[in-house]
Amino acid sequence: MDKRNPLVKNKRILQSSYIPEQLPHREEQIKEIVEIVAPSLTKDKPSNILIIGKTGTGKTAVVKYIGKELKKADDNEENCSFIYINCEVVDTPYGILYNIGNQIIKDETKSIPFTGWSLDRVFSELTKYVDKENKIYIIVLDEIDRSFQKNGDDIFYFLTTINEVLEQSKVSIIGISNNPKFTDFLDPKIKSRLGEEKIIFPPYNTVQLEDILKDRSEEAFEKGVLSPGVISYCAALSAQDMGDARRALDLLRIASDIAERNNDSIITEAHVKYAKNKIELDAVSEVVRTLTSQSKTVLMSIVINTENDNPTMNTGDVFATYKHISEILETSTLTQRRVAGLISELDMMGIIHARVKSFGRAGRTREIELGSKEVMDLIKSDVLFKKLKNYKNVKQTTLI
DNA sequence: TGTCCACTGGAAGGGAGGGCTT
DNA sequence: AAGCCCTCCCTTCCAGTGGACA
Repeated sequence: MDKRNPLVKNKRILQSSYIPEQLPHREEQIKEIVEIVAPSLTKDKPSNILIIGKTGTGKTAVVKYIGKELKKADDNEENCSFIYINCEVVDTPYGILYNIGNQIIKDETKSIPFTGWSLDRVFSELTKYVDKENKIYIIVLDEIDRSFQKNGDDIFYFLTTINEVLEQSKVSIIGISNNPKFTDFLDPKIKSRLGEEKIIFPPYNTVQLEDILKDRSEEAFEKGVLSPGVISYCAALSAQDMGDARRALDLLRIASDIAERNNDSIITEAHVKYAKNKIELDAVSEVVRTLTSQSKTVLMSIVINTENDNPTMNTGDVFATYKHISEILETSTLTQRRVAGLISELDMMGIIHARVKSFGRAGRTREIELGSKEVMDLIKSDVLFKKLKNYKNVKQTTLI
């Protein structure tokens, strides 16, 4: 675990979870948010804030940074508490309330169980505890659009109306979203409450990314280990990629790992190039690896069709193959409706390409293509499909 | 211009599995 | 032990649809 990389002083600094002392090119946004949030130090309720910006534009870092500063300015959290929830990690209404509750409730014997209670009960228990001390609670809901997608707006309704029931304390919400349009689908009442203040985080440009990388790399690396063009190269790659600073830092970190493993004393552009490929491949294999076995079987059906000279298949083709191989594998067979749903999930994950297309009289269906060759190799090597080694032959004799 | 295909996509609901409450 | 509740995964049902074809 603690094997030291001779190139790196402090690797933690390159991790996206690290909150630096300075957040370059976000001074304006910090100032805006601080102005809104500052009244909480005198127990006045700040407006709710909605923060919008693409991945890696510093939204989470800025908010966490402000939370840290707020804590410093407020002795023992006497006037306000800062609560952070990531709605992608905790994605059910119960889970969100459970997490908020247990960050507020200090007495462990009174904490909310992670399952078992009705939502109503969690609501009322939470309200009771929030109102116990006269305080401002700032609740940050990161990736708020994820929760809305899955659960609708019940939970936002609760959180934005809770102040009407509270007698002492007040709750302020900071919502963070990648998707600027997500509020369009909210109930108008909730929409206006949630978005009392709106702050936009624009993507970083190449120059700004370079500044960020320079700052961090000075702290993270030993002197002289970065070859001159490396930082601008990482910045340029990530600027193409929607100005994602997280991506840029990942590139640098992985590049340094690769250099270390090769016992190279200098990190070069070649390492970065290699890192880029590695990141992309890792992302895909992680997704494929963690699919449920049914999703894997659907994906396998798409692979088989591709290999059998049917590179653009439709839902019906996939389902036929799916049915057949799940018989061979002796697993349960899902309905076509469900398989169609799994296909559209795979599409959303970016593993396959599926677009709805109409063939006139021949009906309307999805035209499905495999995303990449890597996916094919990954899924074929899955232990689940050992039995299908000679599927091609099987198919010729028994299918249709 | 209307028909009709092969689905899509939404909704409702079931049931298993986790766990609390009485 | 029986009765709840929430979540996840799934089925069933059905209205809706883009566009080739008659």
